Amino acid sequence: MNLGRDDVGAVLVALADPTRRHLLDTLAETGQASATALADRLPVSRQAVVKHLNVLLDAGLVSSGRAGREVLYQVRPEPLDESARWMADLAAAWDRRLHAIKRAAERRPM
Amino acid sequence: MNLGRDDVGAVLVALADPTRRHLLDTLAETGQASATALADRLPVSRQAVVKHLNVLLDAGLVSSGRAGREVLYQVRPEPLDESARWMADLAAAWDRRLHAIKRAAERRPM
DNA sequence: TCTTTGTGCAACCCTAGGGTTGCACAAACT
DNA sequence: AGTTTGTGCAACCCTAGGGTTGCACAAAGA
Repeated sequence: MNLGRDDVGAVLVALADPTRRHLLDTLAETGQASATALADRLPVSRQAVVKHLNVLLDAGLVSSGRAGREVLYQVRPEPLDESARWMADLAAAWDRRLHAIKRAAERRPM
Repeated sequence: MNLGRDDVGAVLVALADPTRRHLLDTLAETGQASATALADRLPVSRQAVVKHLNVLLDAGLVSSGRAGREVLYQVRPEPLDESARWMADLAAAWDRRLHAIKRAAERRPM
């Protein structure tokens, strides 16, 4: 069931792959699905799906739980808006920096 | 001077690499720097830095401009909070989906 | 002019990782 | 019992891409 493995880096790596994003989309719309079920809806093999799910698992973007003989996966939003915050903060920091530089340049115009 | 190449995918790929994030950090704090200058402050060769800068360029995360014989790079926040918004929206969508499913399950308890 | 110093281009090395197939095992179903 | 169906494990292929070195060329500086 592994709980939130934070770390923005892992999330970025996980989301960088298009197949993985596609996988997340279909998983989000089905709400709950096994690896084989997901493989049916994607243009890749089950094993490929499993590998991707593992990457997503330790980025905390999905959680897994057993139901009988099958393993069901589910999407987890938390690390996503944690990363969103991280990005927004970074963007803000860059903004401040750039404005500071611009002001300095205007004060001493070459 | 290439302007905003939006596309979230490119941004994610660009940010997925740790060296690239490090590069962006140092570039943000120096405000303005050439590839060689950046290479001095990183544990990699200039050519490696150049390659990374190109990736960042077509993600729109940096802009470049010539000053005499050297090319100066600069950080660009826009695509960053565009991506931040994208992530936040996605997280919100997932949230809605999960709650909808939960409600449905409570209405019809197995 | 000669010498530095920053770019650009190209070839190359090597691992990470996205993809596959095959098989063994366990849980359901008949 | 025997048969299906979903997982797990392992070996394997192959390209993308992160890293390097070497060299040619142009722009500053001496």
